[in-house]
Amino acid sequence: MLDIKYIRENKNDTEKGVKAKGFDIDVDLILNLDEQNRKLEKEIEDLNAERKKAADKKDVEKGKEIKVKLSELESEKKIISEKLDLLMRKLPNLPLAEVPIGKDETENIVLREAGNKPKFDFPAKDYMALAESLGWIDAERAGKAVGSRFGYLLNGAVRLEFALVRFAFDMLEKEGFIPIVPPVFLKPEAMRGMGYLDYNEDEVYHLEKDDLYLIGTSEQAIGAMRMNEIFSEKQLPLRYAGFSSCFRREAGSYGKDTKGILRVHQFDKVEMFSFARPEDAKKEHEFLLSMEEKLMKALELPYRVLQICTGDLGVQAANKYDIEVWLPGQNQYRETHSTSNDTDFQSRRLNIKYKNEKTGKNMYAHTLNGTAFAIGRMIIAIMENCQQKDGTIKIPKVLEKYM
RNA sequence: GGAGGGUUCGCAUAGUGGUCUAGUGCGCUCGCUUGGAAAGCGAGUUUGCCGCAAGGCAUCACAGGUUCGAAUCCUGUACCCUCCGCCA
Repeated sequence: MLDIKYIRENKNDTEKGVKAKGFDIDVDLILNLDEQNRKLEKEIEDLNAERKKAADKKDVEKGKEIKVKLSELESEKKIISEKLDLLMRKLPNLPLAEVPIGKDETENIVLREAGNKPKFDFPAKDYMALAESLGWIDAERAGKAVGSRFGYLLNGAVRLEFALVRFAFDMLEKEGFIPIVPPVFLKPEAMRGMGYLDYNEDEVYHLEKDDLYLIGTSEQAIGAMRMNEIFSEKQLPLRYAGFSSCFRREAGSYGKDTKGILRVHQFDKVEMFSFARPEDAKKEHEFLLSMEEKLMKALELPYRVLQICTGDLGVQAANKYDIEVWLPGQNQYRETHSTSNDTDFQSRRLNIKYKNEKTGKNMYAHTLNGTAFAIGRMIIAIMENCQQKDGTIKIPKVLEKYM
């Protein structure tokens, strides 16, 4: 949610930002509805004051008269404010000024490459070929039991998963992240508050009988955990490291990455999430990115960092960086990490504030998130980068003690 | 799944139609007092919106309804607790 006051005072910047993100929303209509809404609000407020006075004086006749007028105005206001609310909920977060303008993912910018791409004295295999001979992944039987875009992890892949999780938690706890395993279900208002329901709703699994949603990332459950709360300033930044299964319908990706476990409906992920003061949000975003790079460097995996352009930011993010790992078996980079600065977009919807000590006022906290490890893709990355001539995998040193 | 009880300003509570602009205790903040502290005394202490301000409006879980007037009465929903059933 954006601040309606900001929109009123910065109409041009709002329209520019919305357009840069590739959204088409009528800002004039929003301002028009807002004006009508405020006018009605004032009239209702004044009438309420009169009504109170009449009630104190036991003026039944006048009270009745006001009541009729009030109910008319109130039903009028209800229609207007519902329309306004609907439009406000469709507005995406605005990009930060420093984010490069671009229409889609083809215009993202490579900030740097890091690590050394492995050189093999044998033809590199892709992870599916390796997994088949090792017995690590069974996507075929998954098709039988659940359908496409699922996979069974077996044997070494399972040991690798738990090693990655434990390594990530050990490192993040040292940095002050609170470890957390959240519920994977969320109520509609929580999912809506995190900004995942008013846009591409089809991406989210919904359990109709219980009216609950399955999370696509623990970010959603961690943010919603603190809805309607007020932090004290010294609690911030408040950092969580969450582990959960993640569920995605992959509604818009028919035919894309259909083989293997690169793009599946269910995967496990360790996720970082921060609540921060507005003035610290950019710094916090860089910190989350540095954590991601630290994790990748520890595993000695080759990767590159992308600055995401405005058109690829998505709904919530004001700025975003992705990390793509090099996959020698496929001779290409693939996304493994993403970190977003969502500013006050989610906290406005979820009513998450902190008490500013200087002013004594309650201000919206800023929220940020970033991937620590998306396990499935990390398994793929390790398999392809650490493969040996005999088809076995040489586990990264830092993981040895966990396996 | 069944039966019952509950949700009030940080916490604990009072409040069964107008005197509630919600009382009291605890906690917290400030002041007086003191060499300093405690105690005592006094003042303050929900949140949000509108307004330069004075002030106004809303807010007693949430949403409706009854009434000139609702924390209070009615309906629905959510959540919590107790008991029964089921259960890793």
